[in-house]
Amino acid sequence: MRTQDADIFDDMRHRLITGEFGYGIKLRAEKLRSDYNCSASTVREGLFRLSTVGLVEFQEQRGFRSPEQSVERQHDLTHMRIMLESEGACLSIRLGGVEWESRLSAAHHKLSHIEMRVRSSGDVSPLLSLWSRAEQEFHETLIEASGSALLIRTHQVIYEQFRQQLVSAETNYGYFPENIPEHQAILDAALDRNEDLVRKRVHDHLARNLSTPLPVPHQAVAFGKSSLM
Amino acid sequence: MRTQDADIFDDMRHRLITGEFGYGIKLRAEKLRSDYNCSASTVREGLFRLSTVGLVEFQEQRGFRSPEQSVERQHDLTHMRIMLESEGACLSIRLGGVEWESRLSAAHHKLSHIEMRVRSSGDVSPLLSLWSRAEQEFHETLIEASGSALLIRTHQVIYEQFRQQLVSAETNYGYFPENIPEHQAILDAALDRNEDLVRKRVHDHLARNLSTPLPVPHQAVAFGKSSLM
DNA sequence: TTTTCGCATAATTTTGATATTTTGTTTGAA
DNA sequence: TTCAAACAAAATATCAAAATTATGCGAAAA
Repeated sequence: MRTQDADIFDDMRHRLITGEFGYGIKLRAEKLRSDYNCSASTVREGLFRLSTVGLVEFQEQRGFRSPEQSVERQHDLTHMRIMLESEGACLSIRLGGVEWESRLSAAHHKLSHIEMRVRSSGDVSPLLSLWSRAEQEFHETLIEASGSALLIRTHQVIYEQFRQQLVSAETNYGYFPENIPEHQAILDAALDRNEDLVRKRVHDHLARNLSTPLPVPHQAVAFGKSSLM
Repeated sequence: MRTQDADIFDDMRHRLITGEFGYGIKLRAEKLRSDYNCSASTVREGLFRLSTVGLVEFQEQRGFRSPEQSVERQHDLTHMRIMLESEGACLSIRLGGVEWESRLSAAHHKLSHIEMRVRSSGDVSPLLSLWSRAEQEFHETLIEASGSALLIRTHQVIYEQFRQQLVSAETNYGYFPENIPEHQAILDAALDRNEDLVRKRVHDHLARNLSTPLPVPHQAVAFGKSSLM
């Protein structure tokens, strides 16, 4: 049987990635206790494990909080993704066989299908969790054959923090219509085993997140100073 | 005042990096309890935090253990270092000002001084902790001005795991005489602001760890099967 | 008015005990 | 002898409460 702590970890991760808690919010073990019907120490352990992957921040004697939303952080996460995915994709091209190619094709096909549906409806939200999973799977498959467990693990951690940063209606949950041709372009370059081109296309695909500044949170622009200051 | 847990974290990290526990060894909270004169849960928390940075491995309901020593892991860690340090150094060259150059010079000077002393005595061990710290500081300063907190943090985590892997007399604790000209070459290229050359020299410096296989542990080759099997 | 100090309150850290799960050993049947 | 089930021992996971530490508020001093 699974440990309770693992379930708490998974559920809270989901809540964090979907932005349920908001940004820079204190996460009190005592408060969350009732959600899971367990003791505060068990929640605390789960929070520790989440801080492992950067989804919550831990400060000594000041407890846990969800990370702040900031342009700097978003850019930093984007740079890391560009580096990890470029490098990983090139290694996959060198080391991956035909099975990798077919897994990548499959992942792209699934993603592409969902993105077509989104395009015709013009709204991501109803398909958000499906699209999210498919996007993550495509990008993870891209670096899957790199042969580096550390690179894969590091990417996973960075990807989830990235996702956590831009989950909000203002950013359209990270979805852009331009994704469709861009994902296709990455796939083509990878199947062509053209390393330089893959690097460039991965960069171009992610670079959008370097130019678009985040929207200012609502409460801060409403009427002068925020009451939270 | 600091929390007890933070002290335990620091002390155990030191013991892990210096290889005091050995490789693939179970770390029982109950056993370590007496070392720190606290409760088992406090040790457990410290172990959780160490698993955060990859210095101990955690398996559900099977507790904690120090990582195994393996060629694959060593190579993987080396690849990560090459990627992170190359990228970080290039960004530092682009973004770092004259203060960065001087900090890098200073770090190299300190390191160089220690390495000279090691060369004349022919033995690292008496200066090991000094050399260790200086080497780490030089490599960290190299990427310090990259402007990416995540890159710096990730590098620190990888560097410590790397160090943990090769702490043993057989590998001479990661010390090689060739380090002296190599560190100098990296410094020169960085001060010349020659990105391609820095990339190449960082790579050459670390690539040694890709060709040298680890020594087979003693007990396993002594007389047939190990009694631990 | 502004700053500093002390106090009450709230939150975090630590503990030791209990419940649950894994691991090792023995026993009994094939 | 070999295998598997049952038992015993050890380790991990969870809990609730005590001890420690931070935080916010009001009063006194500057």
